[in-house]
Amino acid sequence: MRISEAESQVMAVLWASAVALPADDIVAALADQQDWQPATIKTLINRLLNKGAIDAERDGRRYLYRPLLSREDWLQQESASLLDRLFGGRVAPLVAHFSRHQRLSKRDLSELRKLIETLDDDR
Amino acid sequence: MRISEAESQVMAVLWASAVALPADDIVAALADQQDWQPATIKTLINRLLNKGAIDAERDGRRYLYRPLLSREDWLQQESASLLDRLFGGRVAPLVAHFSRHQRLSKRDLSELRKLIETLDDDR
DNA sequence: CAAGATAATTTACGCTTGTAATCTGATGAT
DNA sequence: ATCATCAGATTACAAGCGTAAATTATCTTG
Repeated sequence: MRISEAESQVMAVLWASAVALPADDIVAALADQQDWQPATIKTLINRLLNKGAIDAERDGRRYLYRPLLSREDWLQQESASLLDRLFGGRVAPLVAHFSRHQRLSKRDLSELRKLIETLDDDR
Repeated sequence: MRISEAESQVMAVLWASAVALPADDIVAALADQQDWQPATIKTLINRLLNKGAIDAERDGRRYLYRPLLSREDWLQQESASLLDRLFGGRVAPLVAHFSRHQRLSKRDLSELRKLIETLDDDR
């Protein structure tokens, strides 16, 4: 299931919410990020429904929307696709690339060091 | 400059070659990867020309094509975009994600350890 | 119950992409 | 000089996407 860039903004709102949301709340949540007409967001919601990425539950006159596709699964699809297409599926070259381009902060460095230690212990 | 998925296959052939290539060589190089008609590849070449991603130099009856956009720059655009959109621009969470999903091989692990040591020394 | 408000569904439209076929212009052979 | 060949340029066409307006269905209120 392929989610477009614009659609993913709508998913983001849903993922951030513990409960199912009405369209209005989605519109409100996106108001400061995106400069979209409410109609645009309705379109995106409908496309996501057709793709089966979200679910609608009737609530009186309106619907409450809830993600079916999990954020983690989506992250997984997107990032694995990039990893495979651009870095032969290997993480180290990816990190090396970011390192060459100054995208590795001190904070990243220390977190990575910690992560790697943990993994060492495990195996 | 945005390169589409199909277009990037053509770029890959050009990036892999030290010298500028005629369309026929690109077609030949893609023959086993992709099941594309030569006409399709001609279209992609033209779109890349229009986007300014490649350059054509006349050679008698035909042209020799050469990348203008470097592979490194393209990698940079693509991966920085993913990093920013999905991981708040931070590398450590990206790696943690791959780790959770078993995309970190032993080899990655040891390369990462080495890379991090090197960086420690530098700063 | 009729009218107005409101939420959802349908339709719209131009651009990009994947995938080609067709047309045109240059080159080589007769 | 003419014609066939072949590379490149133009055109095609459906699907997906960003962006939204128009239409329809559904409550609410008088």
